[in-house]
Amino acid sequence: MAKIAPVKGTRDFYPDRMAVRNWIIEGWRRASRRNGFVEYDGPIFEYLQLYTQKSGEEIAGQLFSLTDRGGRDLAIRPEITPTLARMVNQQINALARPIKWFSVPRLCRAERPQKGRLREFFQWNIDVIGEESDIADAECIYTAVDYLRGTGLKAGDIVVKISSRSMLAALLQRIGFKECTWDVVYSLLDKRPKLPEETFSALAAEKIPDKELREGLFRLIDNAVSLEQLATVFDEHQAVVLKEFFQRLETMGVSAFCEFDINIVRGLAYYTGIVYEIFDRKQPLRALCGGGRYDNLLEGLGGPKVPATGFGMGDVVLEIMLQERGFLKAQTNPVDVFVIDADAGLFDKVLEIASTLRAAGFTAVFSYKRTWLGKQLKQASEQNARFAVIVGAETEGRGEIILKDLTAGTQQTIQLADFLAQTTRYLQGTSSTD
RNA sequence: GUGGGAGUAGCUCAGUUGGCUAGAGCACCAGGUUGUGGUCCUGGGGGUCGCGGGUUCAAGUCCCGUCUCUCACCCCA
Repeated sequence: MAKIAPVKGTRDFYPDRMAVRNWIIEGWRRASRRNGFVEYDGPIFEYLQLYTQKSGEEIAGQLFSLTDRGGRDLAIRPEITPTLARMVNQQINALARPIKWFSVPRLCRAERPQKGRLREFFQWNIDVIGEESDIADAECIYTAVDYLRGTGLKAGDIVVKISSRSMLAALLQRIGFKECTWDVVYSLLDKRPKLPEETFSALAAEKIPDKELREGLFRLIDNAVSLEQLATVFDEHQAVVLKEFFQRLETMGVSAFCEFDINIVRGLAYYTGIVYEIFDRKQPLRALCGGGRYDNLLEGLGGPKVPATGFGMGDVVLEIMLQERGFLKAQTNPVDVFVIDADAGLFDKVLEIASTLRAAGFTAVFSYKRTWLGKQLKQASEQNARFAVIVGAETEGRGEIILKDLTAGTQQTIQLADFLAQTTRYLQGTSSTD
């Protein structure tokens, strides 16, 4: 029989890697909840049209799509925002605002895998729907930093690069760009940090044939190193608005993580206001997180015009980043007590004790093989058990057991009845897993 | 879709100008050990050398093809 390989771009989560995945996702959930977001989820596949309607037909080539037995064109979700928009649109008049929702969907994209990008991954999404103030944008950025800071990453490790499409649009209009050319400029600027100076100039000349316009754009970029300069040199109101946004981030205590960068525009057409991406300051990895305001998306999917903002953060780049810095703290489910029979005929006692401990919420295990004491203790060590309970002929007659602390190496002989009546006291410091 | 790199044990890899029955470390299993674990010692299982063809007395090694993985480009929700 031929062995079947795992599908390209997928991962097998053996217990140690599953522990990492759970640790990351639990961290996302905790950060979401303490910032006031509630969890939702949707189906893992949708009508193909939900994606093509938003992003155009060419997106279909990057989706895993299928036709079901009823002839319906479906696709495995490559992102959850369309699902979110669909769900919100469906109940828009019944949902109290602001809608602060989060999700950790499993997503699939039929792209070629490379470092930091796979065909199946998890992505933390948080969104605020129904609030047009940039307080909502600030809160999303704060929540992202809140999580990342909690993993141990410092302001010297990561940076949230922030810009504003509404500001950029105002500036482009001011220097003479017609609205229909903005998308071209957006995608051009998006490429600028990734290309060498000369290549970028050549590309710019191709995309913007008008020399005067092009030089105007370069002057703008050169002056865009700081918001102060934009506010003074161009006297742009939107720059002042963005400055106030940064002021808000400072009040929230995350400004050390945040920088203005006019090159951040995001690839997608639907962003309308604040846009941002989070990067590793030291490694040229792809973005760890990207988001922004999308005030027209719900309307574009057949709903009413409702303002919205949010971000997505993938698990793949995040894990690489945390791994490199030694910040991954995941561990498999720890064993509280390993119950051992030191003499023949006492296994029933082991089963009784383990069952009682389990009923009390502790993780209790025992050896499947009736073997000598040393062997069982070795097994207890291998499983990183914190305590061993030893039932032996010597003490069993007096109703006693030996409780051994495997970390300290100490042990005490105690009454079994006492132990079972006061497990929490005897096993203090051990996490109950209920 | 385009280009580079790599495929030898579960993992990381060694394998000389082609030359005996293909190796190491880690991991796994067992023993050392009939009342005390982590260290240590001994032994064991596990390989179609990615696959197919060719050259040769002889191929893990050389040649051709092919598949897979990986890194980068394109794209990036």
